[in-house]
Amino acid sequence: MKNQNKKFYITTPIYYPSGNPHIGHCYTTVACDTIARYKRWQGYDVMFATGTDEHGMKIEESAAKAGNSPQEYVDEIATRFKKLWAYMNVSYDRFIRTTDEHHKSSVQKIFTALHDKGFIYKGEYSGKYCVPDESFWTQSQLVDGKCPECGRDVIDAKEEAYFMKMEPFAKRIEEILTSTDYLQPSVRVNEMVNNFIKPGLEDLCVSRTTFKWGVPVPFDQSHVVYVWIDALTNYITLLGYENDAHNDFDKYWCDMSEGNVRFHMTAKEIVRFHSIIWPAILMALDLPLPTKLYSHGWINFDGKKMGKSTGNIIDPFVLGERFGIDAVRYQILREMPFSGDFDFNNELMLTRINTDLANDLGNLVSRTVAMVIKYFGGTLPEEQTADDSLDTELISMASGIRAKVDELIETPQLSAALSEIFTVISRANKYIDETTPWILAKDDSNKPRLARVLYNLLETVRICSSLLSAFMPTSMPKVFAQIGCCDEGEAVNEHLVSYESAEEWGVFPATITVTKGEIIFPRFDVSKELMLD
RNA sequence: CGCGGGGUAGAGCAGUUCGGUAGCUCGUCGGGCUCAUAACCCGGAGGUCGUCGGUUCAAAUCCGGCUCCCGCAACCA
Repeated sequence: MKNQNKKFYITTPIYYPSGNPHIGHCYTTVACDTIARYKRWQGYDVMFATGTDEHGMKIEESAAKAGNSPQEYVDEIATRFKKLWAYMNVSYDRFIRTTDEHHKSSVQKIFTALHDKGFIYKGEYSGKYCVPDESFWTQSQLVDGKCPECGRDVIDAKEEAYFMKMEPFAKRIEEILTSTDYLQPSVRVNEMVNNFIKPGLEDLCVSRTTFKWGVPVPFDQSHVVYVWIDALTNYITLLGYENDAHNDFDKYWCDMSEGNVRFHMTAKEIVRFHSIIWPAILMALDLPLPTKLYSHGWINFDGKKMGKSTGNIIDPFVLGERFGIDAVRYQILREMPFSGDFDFNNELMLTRINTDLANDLGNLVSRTVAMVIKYFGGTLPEEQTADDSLDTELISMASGIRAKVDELIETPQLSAALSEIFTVISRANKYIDETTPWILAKDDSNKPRLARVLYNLLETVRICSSLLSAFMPTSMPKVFAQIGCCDEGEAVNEHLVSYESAEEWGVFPATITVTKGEIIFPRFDVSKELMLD
């Protein structure tokens, strides 16, 4: 396998568990999962990580409100995230919590190292302060000049804090953003450079004294490490940087061999931290930088931004129960534009499931399998006749699709990749009309031709479903079982659905045997479903 | 003049880098087929590409003005 020794490290952000997980968390995580699965399929040595960012004042407050200790509170929410990923069939390799002991000790070592190198110094943080809430706010956070939390007056106040120097890294960061394709899509580059780098990077406040729920600064216990150095460093502490819990840091982060990838995916609101602050921290530590940062847009619901205040947060468990896990995965991946936001609602979701999954893909599998059974008792005969004038286009599309998907996964344009695969599926449906198997079946002398037509359909479905299994890992094995990819018993024959076989035509034996199975993607009655809302 | 994205058929979007018959999905209308999950295939109708002006033989695409919508705006994940 040609990719065997290449390393592919991919991360979601670590999520802030101040509330329950929602569809936005799913979006990032499912996209990463799809890429991770595809890369494993290609033969890469993949490390796929996710986790939760569990410190900070908000957690302290939420816990107090719930009548729990912060630790009890985050334990419960972290469990919910894990449950959701299990439910969504997310294949992460490692889950980090910033309350993990090994992470906390690494953070302290990193903080000390940056201090020793002279990049962290003690200074004063000044801002607008709400006395009753004991909170600092920035000018832009204020609502009508008052505290956004309680609406009371704020005062100018100062507190002692540690700062990290940013200026030494500004030039190199700008260089990376503007002259490489590190940050995608490129619209984000403009935002970062115009808004933050050009006006001059300010030093970063990296400690707090206004709350306790965090990692203590080792040499000054009245301070806790603020979010940046605590949260962003998860990407290396979970590999074992400055701790003994793991020992993959050299392998996934420091091996500079050609073709190795260190890939962060985030939503757009945290691009700044990943494109400026995170590289600065790594530069200060003299460590390699990530090779790729991709930031996607947001899911809006019925045209409105999703949020607690609008009360339109989408619960992925509810969606999954109603439509099926893979349908949810398919919907968000199919609608994901390369840049920009997209809209979500039940009607769009139902339409998408019906047309793509039920009508085009599911029905193609169903009618193909049904014909093999009806005309040949389930097993195709050895004797088959090709007809180039009718077969060539389908065969070339199907055997060329893997190359297109490979390319689109790199960028990553998952939506476009799905769109390409479904173009082939549509072509197969059309092929059935062109070849009219039901007419061929009327005359025994046409049996060899009929067999070849059905064989071509099975091959097309094999290739498409192999490619789709990174996107819909629960449903595609069901397709494999029906079209004859499973050996006696239930195990999938890995050769038939391998990466290599996905660009080869004629991998199935001529005398392939199919098995009728359940309907994989049921059709929904849209108007009936919408009345339930 | 803070920064950025967007305004293309009833709906949702692509196309704008490197100007040259306006494309896709859904919906709608008509036809075909009967292997299939009332699915599939073909065809039609429907757009002065936000607006005004400029450059050009030619502009959705380049330039300028205006207008409407939406994000971000530094310690908020």
